[in-house]
Amino acid sequence: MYGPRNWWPADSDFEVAVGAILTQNTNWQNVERAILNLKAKKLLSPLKLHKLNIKRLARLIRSCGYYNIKAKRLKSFLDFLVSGYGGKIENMRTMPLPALREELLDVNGIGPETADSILLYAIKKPIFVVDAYTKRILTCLRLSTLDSDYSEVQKLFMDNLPRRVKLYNEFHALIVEHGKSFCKKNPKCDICALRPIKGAR
DNA sequence: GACCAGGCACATC
DNA sequence: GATGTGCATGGT
Repeated sequence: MYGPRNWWPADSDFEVAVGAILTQNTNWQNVERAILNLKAKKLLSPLKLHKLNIKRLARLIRSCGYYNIKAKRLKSFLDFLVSGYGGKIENMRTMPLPALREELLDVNGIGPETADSILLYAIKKPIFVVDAYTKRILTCLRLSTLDSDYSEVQKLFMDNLPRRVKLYNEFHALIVEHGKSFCKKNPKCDICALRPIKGAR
């Protein structure tokens, strides 16, 4: 119905990681403006962003909301990337998935969804990304409940689908597309009508 | 003017 | 361990 999504919309793996942090609880359009700002100033590189003053970074990403907190989170990630991996996403690929995931989760501002988005879409590791749309759709389909947590939902996918990067990439992208265009405000669905997305855990 | 968007950390009980 | 709250913009 939707066709291949060709995710993640970005020019580089580093841009994927930046986008993953900036899009936390935020409309993608607003994130795009922020990323365009960084590109226009030729600052969208690990070393340049790492050196950038945090106040200036916050101003540049203003459009995506929560800009003070996101500037700080971006900085935490950049510290991690530069000090641990020489500022290169590529250097993370040799790490085993579980250990790398733990490292990412230890970075302030990176939770399960952001970590998994970076792992799948930037580092190309076979991990399933769970987001608010995923939880809502599974709840609609009565495949999970509103109170199921992140790892439970993730396990449901990973125990039932072959662990392939390409498949997980497309699957999650399609869930987001479906969530945006159909599931949202579907008046026939009592789950959607209840708008559980905010409170979903 | 209200509601919403591809979360997360932290405070409090 | 569970629940509540702050963070903030731009579109509908």
